[in-house]
Amino acid sequence: MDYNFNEIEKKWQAYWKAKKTYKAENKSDKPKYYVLDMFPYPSGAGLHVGHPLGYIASDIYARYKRHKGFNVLHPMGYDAYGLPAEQYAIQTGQHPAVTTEKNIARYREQLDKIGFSFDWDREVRTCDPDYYKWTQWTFIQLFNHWYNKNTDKAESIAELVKIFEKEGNRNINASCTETAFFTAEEWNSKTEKQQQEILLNYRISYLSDTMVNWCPQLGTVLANDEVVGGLSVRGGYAVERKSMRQWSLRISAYAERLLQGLENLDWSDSIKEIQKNWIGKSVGAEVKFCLTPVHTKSEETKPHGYTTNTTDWYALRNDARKMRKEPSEAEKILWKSVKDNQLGCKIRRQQVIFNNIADFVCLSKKLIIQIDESISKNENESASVVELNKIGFSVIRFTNKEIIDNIESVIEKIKLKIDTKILSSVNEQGELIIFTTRPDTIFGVSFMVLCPEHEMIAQITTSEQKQAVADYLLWTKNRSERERQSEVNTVTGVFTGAYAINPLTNQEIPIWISDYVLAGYGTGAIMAVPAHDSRDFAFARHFKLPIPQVILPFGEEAEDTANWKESKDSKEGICINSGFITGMNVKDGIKAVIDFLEEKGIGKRMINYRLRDAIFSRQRYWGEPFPVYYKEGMPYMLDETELPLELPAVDKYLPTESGEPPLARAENWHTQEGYPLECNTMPGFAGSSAYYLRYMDAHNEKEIFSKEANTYWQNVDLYIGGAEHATGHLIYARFWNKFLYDLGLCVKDEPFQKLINQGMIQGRSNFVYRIVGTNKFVSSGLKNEYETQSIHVDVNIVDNDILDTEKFRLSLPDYANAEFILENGKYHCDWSVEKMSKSLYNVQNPDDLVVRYGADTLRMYEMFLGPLEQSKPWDTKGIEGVFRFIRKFWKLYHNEENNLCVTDEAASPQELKVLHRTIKKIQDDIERFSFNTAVSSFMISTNELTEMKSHKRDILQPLAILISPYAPHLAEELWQLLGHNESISFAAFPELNEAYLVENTFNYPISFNGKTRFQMEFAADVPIAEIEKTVLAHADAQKWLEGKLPKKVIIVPKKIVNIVI
RNA sequence: GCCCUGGUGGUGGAAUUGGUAGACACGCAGGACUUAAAAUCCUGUGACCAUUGCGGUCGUGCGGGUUCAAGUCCCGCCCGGGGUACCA
Repeated sequence: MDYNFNEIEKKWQAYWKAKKTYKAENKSDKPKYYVLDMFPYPSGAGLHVGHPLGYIASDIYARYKRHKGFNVLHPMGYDAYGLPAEQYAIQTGQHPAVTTEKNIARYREQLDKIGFSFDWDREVRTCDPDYYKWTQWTFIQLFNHWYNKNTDKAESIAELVKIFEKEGNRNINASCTETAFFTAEEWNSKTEKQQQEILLNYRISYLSDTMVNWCPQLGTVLANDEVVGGLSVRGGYAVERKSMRQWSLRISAYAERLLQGLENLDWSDSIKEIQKNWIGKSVGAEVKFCLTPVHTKSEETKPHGYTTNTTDWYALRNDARKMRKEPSEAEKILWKSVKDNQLGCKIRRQQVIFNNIADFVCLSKKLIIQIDESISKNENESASVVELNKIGFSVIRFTNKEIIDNIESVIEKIKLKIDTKILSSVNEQGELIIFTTRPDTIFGVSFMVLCPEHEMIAQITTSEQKQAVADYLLWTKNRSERERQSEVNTVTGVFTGAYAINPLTNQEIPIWISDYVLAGYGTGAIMAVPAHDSRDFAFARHFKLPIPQVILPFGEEAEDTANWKESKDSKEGICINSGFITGMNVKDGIKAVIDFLEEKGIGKRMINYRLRDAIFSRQRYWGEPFPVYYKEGMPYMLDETELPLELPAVDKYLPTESGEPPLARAENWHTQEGYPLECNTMPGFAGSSAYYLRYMDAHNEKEIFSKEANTYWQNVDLYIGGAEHATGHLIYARFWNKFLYDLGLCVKDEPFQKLINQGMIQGRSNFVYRIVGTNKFVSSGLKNEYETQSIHVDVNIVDNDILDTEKFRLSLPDYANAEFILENGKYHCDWSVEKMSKSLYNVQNPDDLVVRYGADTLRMYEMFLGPLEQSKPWDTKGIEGVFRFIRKFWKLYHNEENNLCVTDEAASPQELKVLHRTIKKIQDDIERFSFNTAVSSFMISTNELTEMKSHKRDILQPLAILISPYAPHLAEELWQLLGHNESISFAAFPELNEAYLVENTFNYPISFNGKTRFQMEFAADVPIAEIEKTVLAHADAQKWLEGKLPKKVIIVPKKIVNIVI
C-alpha cells in the first residue's frame, strides 16, 4: 500500500508515549494555555462515536496552540463513580471498582488509538482515594465556612463563633437557614449540641430535612429524572415524597455571583440563558396585606398574656398543677431536652390554653406539643385543634414511644417547626406577606391565594368554610407531585372565608387557597391580578371572581374583560384605574408603588431566586464517603490527617433491611473513639466539581494543588463538552470554584473562560419492509404495493442504503429463509435520523473505522461532518472522500514508487499563493472553531498543488505543520521523512505573508438590478470612473440596457458592479 | 406556554462585514484503464424551459417589508431540535 497508516500510526503513538511528548510542565517561559474536555464516565459499552467529536476538536486546538508557542495543558481522566457500575454490582456481586477498572482500560485503549495529545501523567480518577481525599477535604472546608452577605464571600465558622460569643447573631448578615435571634449570653449558655445545631443553619454544607423521591421497594432515593409518572424508571415501583435528613450545599448563597459571573464568560448564549433561567432571579417587592378586623376580633377582647378565659382557668388550673408534679416518663424525657430555653425559646409544660391543657407550649411561637398514646389520622382535624388554630396556635403531636425511643428526632422536628414558624408570612399583627414582581398591578388585585401548606390557613379560615378547606387540604395532600404537574390546566381551590385589605385601595379582598401557588417560592402567598396573569385569570374565570384591567398595552383601547379569552400579561403599557399611578408606564408604576410601600412601611424591594440548595447525599455505595461522624446526633468532621476516608467493603451493594444506605453494612464503620460514620455517599457532581484544578497539580500529596501551579495555569481557557451539563456540572463547578476562590485557594473566580458545546451525534437508521404475515421483504420503492411493516435493520449490513441480503439472512435465525422482492436486482432501504442507540441498530463503532481508514482519517472526517456545535447524523458514507484526500496529500510528497520526491527548487508565486492562502484560512478557521471548513480548504489546496505537480520543500514543509493538528501521525511521518529528528508537535506555525496574496486584478460580477449577468476583469488599481465607462461600453452591457440610460451605477471596489435601469 | 437554536440540491454542508447562492465532499450518471473487480483518473450533476449554439426563467421553510443589492437586516407565521415549566 502507498500510504501505510497502520504502521505509521502505531509507530508515532509509541513514540509519543515513550518520549512523553505531551507532558506539560508547571513552569515555563512560554504563555500558558489550558484545554480541557469533560472527562468521560467509563461505561461498559466503550467509547461512543460522539465522544471523540469533542476530544478531536480540543486536541486540534491544543496542538495548534503548541505550534503557536504556548505551553499547553491538555489532560484527561475519568468520572469513575456512577450508577451503571453500582447497578452491575448489585446484579452480579462484582465490586464496582473492578468493573470500573476494566472499563477504564478499554477507554484508554480506544483513546490511544485516535492519537490524542493528552498529558497522561496527570490522569485523575474520581474513585481513586488519592483523588477523593481532596473531594472530602473540600467538603470539610464547606462545612467550616458560612456565607457573609456583607462581604459577599465565604468566611470561617470559627470566626463566626467568636462573634456569637461576643454579640450574638443580631448583626450577622448571612445566607443561612432562618434562625431566631440570640444574644451573646444566650449563646454562651447553650450546650455544645445546641450550638452545633445552630451552626448548621450557617454552614455552607449542612444537614437538613429535604423532600426527596423515596422508593420503598428499591430502598433508595431517586433523582427527578429517575421517576416517570410517579413510578421508578427501573422496576416501575411507586415513588413517594418523603422528608429525609440529608446533606445540602448552600449554592443559593452564590446565586447573584453565579448570575453576574456569566457576563464575562465566552459561552454560547443558549447555555448562559439556561443558567440564567435556572438561577431565576426575580426583582420585585414584598407587600404586607392586613387581615380584616372581623377575624381578629375575638383575640382583641382578651387581655394580653392570658391564654384562656377566667372560667376555664379556674376549672383547669388544679389539674394542670397536678400533672406538672406527676409527669409521665415521656414527658420527663421531653422536658429535660426543652427546658431552660434549650431550643432558643421558652417552653412551658401543662399550660391551660383555651379550654384545654396543653402538654407543652411555646407561647412566643404559638406552638403546642401534645403527647399521646397513639396518633389517629383525624386528630389534626379535631374540633379542639381547629379552635386552637383559629387563635394562631399550631399543634405538633408525638407518641410516648417516639419520645422514649428517639428523642433526637423528636427534638429535630420541634426545632424545625419553631424555625419555620418564623418563616411564616403571618406576623404578629395579623398580616399576610406576599411577593410580587409587578407591584404596579396592585390596583388590579381581586383576590389573594395561599399555598395549601401555608401556616396561616388554620388561623384565618372561618367556621363556615372549615369543612371545605379541610377537604381541599386533604385532597391536595394525597395528590402526587406528578398529578399536580400534569394537571396544570385544571383549576382547583377553595375560599377560606377570610379577607385581606389592599393597602393601596383599602378594599377587602377574599383569600383563597390553591395548589397553583407553591410553598417553596417567595412567601407561599400571592396577590392575584387576573387581568394580567394567565394563572390568576384561569382561576378567576373558574370561580367567577372579578377581573379588573389595570394595564393598557400601548396602542390598545380599554375593553370589558368579560370578553377576554385570556389575560394580557402586559409587560409594557400604561397604568389605568390605578389611583396615583394612573397614566404612568409600567416601569415608572413599579418604582412609584415600591417607593410608596417603603415610605409607609408596608412593603420593600425584594429579590427572589429560583435556585435551590443542592442536595448532596445519595443512599448509594459507589461514591465518595463523607468525612463525617456523629456525636450525640450532631455531625462532626474527621481530622484532615485521617483523610482519605476510604470506601469500606460491604457484603452486598444494597440498602440494609431497615432501609439504611449500603455503607451501614460495613463492619467497623465508626471512628476509633466509636462514633458512627456517615452512611450516605456523595453524588456524581462531587468529584467533577474541581477536577480541572486538580489536573494543575495532580499528584500533590500535601495540598489539593499548589499555589504556584494555580497561579501559573489560572483557569481553563477552552472547555469542550456536551450542553446536557448546563444545569448540573457547569453550575456546581462554578459554585465550587467561587468557594475555593473565597478561601484564597484559587486565583480566578470563574473556572471555564471559554466553553464550546459540541453537538450531539445522532444515528442514521435503516429500515426494511416485511410483508405482513410473511417472511418476504420488499424493497423501499415497491412497498406501497403491499401491506408492510417497517423494521430497523443493522446499519452495518447496509451499504449506501442497499441491503446486503446474504448478511441479512445470517443476522437472525428468523431471517434465514427470508425472501426478497428487489428493484433492479437491489434491495433499497429507507433511512431516518434518530438518536444513536443499540435498540435502533444504528450504532457505529469508532474502532472499526480506525482499523479500516486510520485515526487521521477518522479525526478529519469527524471534523468534516459539519459545524462542531451543531447536532448531526453520523453517517460513514463520506469517510471515503476524506480517506482519498489523505492519500492524495501523501502523494504530494511521494512519487509513483512511494519514495519521497520533495525537491529544493524555489517555489513559484502561484505555489506560494496557495500556501499562504491556506495558512491564512487554516489559522482563521481554527481560531473560530470552524474545523469543517478547514478540512475543506486542505482539500482545495491539495487539489491545486496536485494539479501544479508541486513537490517543493518550501511549500510542503510548512504544509505538514499546518495539517499536523488534524492528522498528527501523517504529519510526524512526513516531518521525519523531510529530515527532522524532533517531533513536529512543537514546530513553529508557518508565518503568514500577506504579500503573496495580493491580487493585481479583480474579476467583477456585472449585475443589472441586482442580477449578475456576466463578468469583467479589471486591474486592482483602476479608478471607479474608468470601470463604469468600460462596463457601460461593453457589448453585453448594451444588450441588457436595451438602449436605455442607466439610472445609477454602483461600484464597490473589489466586490461588485451593479447597474440600475 | 415561555426561553434558546436551527430550516440552503438526492445527502453532509459552504457563503466570516448585506455584494457572483450551492465551495468542498458524498451519492448518482457516463467514460478511460482492466479478462473482471478493487483502486485510480476524466466529464456531468439545484429545478424547469431551450438544447444547433447563444442561452433564459425560477430558486436558501412560508407571507410581507427595508435596500441599488437580502440565505444574511426588520415584521408576521409554519416546522424540527434542545432547555424549562403553575417560580407570582
